[in-house]
Amino acid sequence: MVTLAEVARHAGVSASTVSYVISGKRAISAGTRERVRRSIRELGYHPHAGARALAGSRSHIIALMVPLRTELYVPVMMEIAVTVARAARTHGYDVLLLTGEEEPDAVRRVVGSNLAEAMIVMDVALDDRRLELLRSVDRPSVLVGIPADAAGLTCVDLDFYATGAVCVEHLAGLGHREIAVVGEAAAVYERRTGFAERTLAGIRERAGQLGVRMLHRPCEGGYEGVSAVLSRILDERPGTTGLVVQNEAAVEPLLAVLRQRGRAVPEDVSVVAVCPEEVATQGSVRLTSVAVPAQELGRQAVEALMARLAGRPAGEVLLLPPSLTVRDSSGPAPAAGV
Amino acid sequence: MVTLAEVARHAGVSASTVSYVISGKRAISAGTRERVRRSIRELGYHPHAGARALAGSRSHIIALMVPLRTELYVPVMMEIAVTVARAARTHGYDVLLLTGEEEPDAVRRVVGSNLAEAMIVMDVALDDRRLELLRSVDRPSVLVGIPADAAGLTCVDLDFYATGAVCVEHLAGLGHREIAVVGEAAAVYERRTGFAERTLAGIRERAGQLGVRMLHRPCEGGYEGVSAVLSRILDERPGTTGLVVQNEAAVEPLLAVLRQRGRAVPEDVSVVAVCPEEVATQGSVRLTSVAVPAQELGRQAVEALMARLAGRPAGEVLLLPPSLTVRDSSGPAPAAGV
DNA sequence: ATGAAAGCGCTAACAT
DNA sequence: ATGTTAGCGCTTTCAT
Repeated sequence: MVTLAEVARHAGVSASTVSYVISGKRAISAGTRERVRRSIRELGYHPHAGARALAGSRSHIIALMVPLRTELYVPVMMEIAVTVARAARTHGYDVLLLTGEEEPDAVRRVVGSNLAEAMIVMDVALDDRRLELLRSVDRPSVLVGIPADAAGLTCVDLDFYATGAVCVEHLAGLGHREIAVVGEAAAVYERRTGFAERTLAGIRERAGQLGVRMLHRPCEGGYEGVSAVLSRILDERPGTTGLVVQNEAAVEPLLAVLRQRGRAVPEDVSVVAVCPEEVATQGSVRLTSVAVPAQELGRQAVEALMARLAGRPAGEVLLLPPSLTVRDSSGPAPAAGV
Repeated sequence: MVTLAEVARHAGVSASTVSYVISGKRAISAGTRERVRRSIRELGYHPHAGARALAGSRSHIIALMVPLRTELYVPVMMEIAVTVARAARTHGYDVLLLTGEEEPDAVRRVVGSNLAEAMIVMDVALDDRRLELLRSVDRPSVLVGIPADAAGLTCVDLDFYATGAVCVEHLAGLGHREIAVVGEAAAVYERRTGFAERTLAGIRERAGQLGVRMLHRPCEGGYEGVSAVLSRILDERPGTTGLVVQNEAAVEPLLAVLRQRGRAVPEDVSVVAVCPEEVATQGSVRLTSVAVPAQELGRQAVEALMARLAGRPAGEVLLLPPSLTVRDSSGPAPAAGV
């Protein structure tokens, strides 16, 4: 293995000089710097990560905690994870993948062992059991998602409250007066996932303000679930002309079931989805939707974490504004009574 | 930070004793061991990862290279990745997440810096440009996927050749004499992805042996693509009664398009899919399918890697046997001429 | 602008 | 069965 000392010898300088050339922490004459850089290149030198972490007490690693229960919004999570890794690299950091289940122990372990300098936590519940620990461990962290009590925590998320509101505004603007929300699976609400509740709150509130009637029903993905939920909705509120869907796994079944029942989209019923762009654009109908900006979330999470590592205090909450794209699934409300 | 030395003092033993209690590399009297363990617990000691790596030249970290182009079979990749992380932990290893794009440099970096002891590479192409590097770097690696030339490499994968054969056998057994393969997107074949080609080869060969006519058409995901491909297939071979689908993103659209054309499944046409269980069971039709065993692949990849780290030589290729589950999408071929 | 040298916390010979 | 000790390769004072 090529060591710093070997590089130093090869370049005819001291070890500390090589170290400083690499870190840039003190002025080095142009000549020396070049000589050292050449030696590094020629010898194919890579600083020993462990030694670096030991001497400098910085591992250049951040931990990424991915959710316990996958299956749901997997593609979004994957995209965030990959983006985080990419973005971290641009700051000289590598990413350690922690899976949900080990949970509190995993945090203690990577922190206690100085393996990770900081961490990004995905899939945060409103009353997440990890919060206390995160607040206590004296290592910067950034949550993707917003818990009920975000005091002392740095968070990044799509503004789901505004997202809900925007969906209602769009439908109301098209003349819809009765809408229904085909929600996430019941389990998602049970574990008090912030984004689901916030979206719903945004919808409910704006609906109230705009005089739009609204009904919410949780919904499992898959055809049977969607079919059942849609039946209930149309039974209770036959006048429903606008649908908001958040559950990715319900989007395609929903369209199929509507088709099957002879309900034309968007002539009879308009659909607005909250989902990744691919789902909105690659389905059987190009959906009017608010995109979940996975990449932007990943990037912002890393930026926020780097700021924390650089000394910026915790507590910031960054909400990305939603952006609704009109496509083919929404249109004017059908004339009443028709 | 709590150090080994502090634990040693607290337990009234020497540093090396503590180290050996932890590593189990030499016999320690039960009494001493217990005392040390208690001290470790009471002080909340965690060995410093960097120091451990430096002194022991083992980082207890493996690298996981995830694919460059995601989007495709994302859920499978995610499941493998998470399983790898989980399985690695049971061996005392953490997982470093490397994204495709940095590629050869990333390998050199984590190897050169002794950050990772070994690596798992996903999404391997038949003529992958990473292979040469992997063979040269003198660090164990395991590929998930099988390149054209696997000499000197350890690989794990579903036996896609057998998978293709099994699909044909199933259809042939039901009396189907003319089948078509709705394949992966053209890009997948262009980059010479092993699993796609192998599946096709398996289908083609067994079809030949069993006297089944077969036609293959690459297919993009989404409705338009599927619709176009299906038209071409039925134009060219109106007698087609069996369909094999490998592209996850084509499965649901395919069923919708068939429905739309009035082709009943499985009465008029049987469908066999190669996809994750969730896709097979949660769609509009419960599909007869060969599951891609993501978790098993992740686990086996880790086991193979641990074996390599323990000294087992490279070169093994582990093919998981396919298992076809009959569900509602396949049935007897319709009587000819009807 | 550069060098010398003292650790960082641990492992693994080498003792006994 | 346990203790002593010499590094592992780097960062960072402290010197000059």
